Amino acid sequence: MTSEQSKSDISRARILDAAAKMFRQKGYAATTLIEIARAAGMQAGSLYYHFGSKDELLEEVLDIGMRRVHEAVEESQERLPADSSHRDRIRVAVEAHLTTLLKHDDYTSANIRIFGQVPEEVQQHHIRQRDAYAELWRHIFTKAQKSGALSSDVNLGVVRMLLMGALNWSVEWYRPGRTSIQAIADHMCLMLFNGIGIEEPAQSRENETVT
Amino acid sequence: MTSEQSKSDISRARILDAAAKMFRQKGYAATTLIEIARAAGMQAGSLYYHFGSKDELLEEVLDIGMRRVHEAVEESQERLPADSSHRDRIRVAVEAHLTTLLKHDDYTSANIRIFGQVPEEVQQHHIRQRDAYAELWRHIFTKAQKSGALSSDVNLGVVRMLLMGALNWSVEWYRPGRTSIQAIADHMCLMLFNGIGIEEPAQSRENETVT
DNA sequence: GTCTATATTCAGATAGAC
DNA sequence: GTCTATCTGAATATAGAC
Repeated sequence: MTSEQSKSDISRARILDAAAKMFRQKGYAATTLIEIARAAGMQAGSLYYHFGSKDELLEEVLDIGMRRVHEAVEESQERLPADSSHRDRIRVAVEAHLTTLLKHDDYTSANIRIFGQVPEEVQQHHIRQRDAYAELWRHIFTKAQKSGALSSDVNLGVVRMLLMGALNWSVEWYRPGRTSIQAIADHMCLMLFNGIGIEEPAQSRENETVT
Repeated sequence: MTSEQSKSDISRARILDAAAKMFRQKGYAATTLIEIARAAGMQAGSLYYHFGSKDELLEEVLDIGMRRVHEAVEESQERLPADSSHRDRIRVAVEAHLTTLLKHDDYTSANIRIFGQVPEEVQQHHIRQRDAYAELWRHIFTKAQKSGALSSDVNLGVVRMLLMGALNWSVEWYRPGRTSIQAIADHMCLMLFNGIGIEEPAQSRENETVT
């Protein structure tokens, strides 16, 4: 077991990269092994030296994607000074999740995008892994609420799902260049902590626009 | 042209209902015409009396889904008293979008779920329709910001996409019975307008939980 | 309008040469 | 390890009977 990459390892990685990219783009069922093989620079039959089936390839892509975002968020917490505020803990978690999703990670974005439409049997195999990731977030939020940094009146489960949705949906619209990932994270945290509403004076003046 | 439903109309509707339901569940490519036909109570070949191709069936499902949510949000605005506050305008729009998505509408949720993975050519045919819906929301938010109901410091485009993401993602996790649709909408509006953060006193007391 | 039967195409998977 | 060749099953789509 050296740290060298065998020829097999390299091909395997190329196949996985190609698969993640295409699964993310077109979904699982619509992606053919022929396309994946071509993108990886080989013939379709050759894939079977590395993977037993299309499903097996899918499962590994899903696994890598979830592992990466889990690790990224976990590390964001560990890197933080022990006396950091709960807001900061949530902030860096949001940044880590979003950055993994949008920056050079076809695996995580493939997972997010296609999981709900993957064969049920495959989903079953990954439920525990997804639960573990949800638990990581639940932990961060619960601590924050218990210590008084988040309102005690809210259903934290709903808040968490709405937050994850806002972040995850970015794979559907984000394109590099326009808005920065940091700006998206900032807006998300602003909404989460402070909201963007302004006290409206008495009764609103219906449709009039005020300059 | 009577208001009667011909036998053809009824079959057509049954096929569309079945297709919307299955596209939503399994995605487009993974759903076969054989399954759709069976769910609609007929043989696969019979579908071609009503639709020219699988793509054509898909396009109609997508179209109906987007039309329904668009109309629902539009009507939510029209039903409102003319002097309603901007917060109320946004609130009912959120409720209308979410209710359409989660309550008995496989068409809208199918659209939301699968659009990004549908053949590119099909996507092209629906871009204008989607833009029109985005424009409806843009209008609501811009009015609110101009009249001072929303902070002028935020990028409204980012806020809108985060909001839509939070709402749309609910199709991935919402199950009837647990949390009510109204509660989800309420949490969303609370986050949007006020946030759920509490001022933390001075420096946070690291990991200690406060009861 | 819907059926049965089938033409056609193509994907996933396997076998054996190199 | 990857190739070529091919088996097998399945899905879209068509044709013609009823």
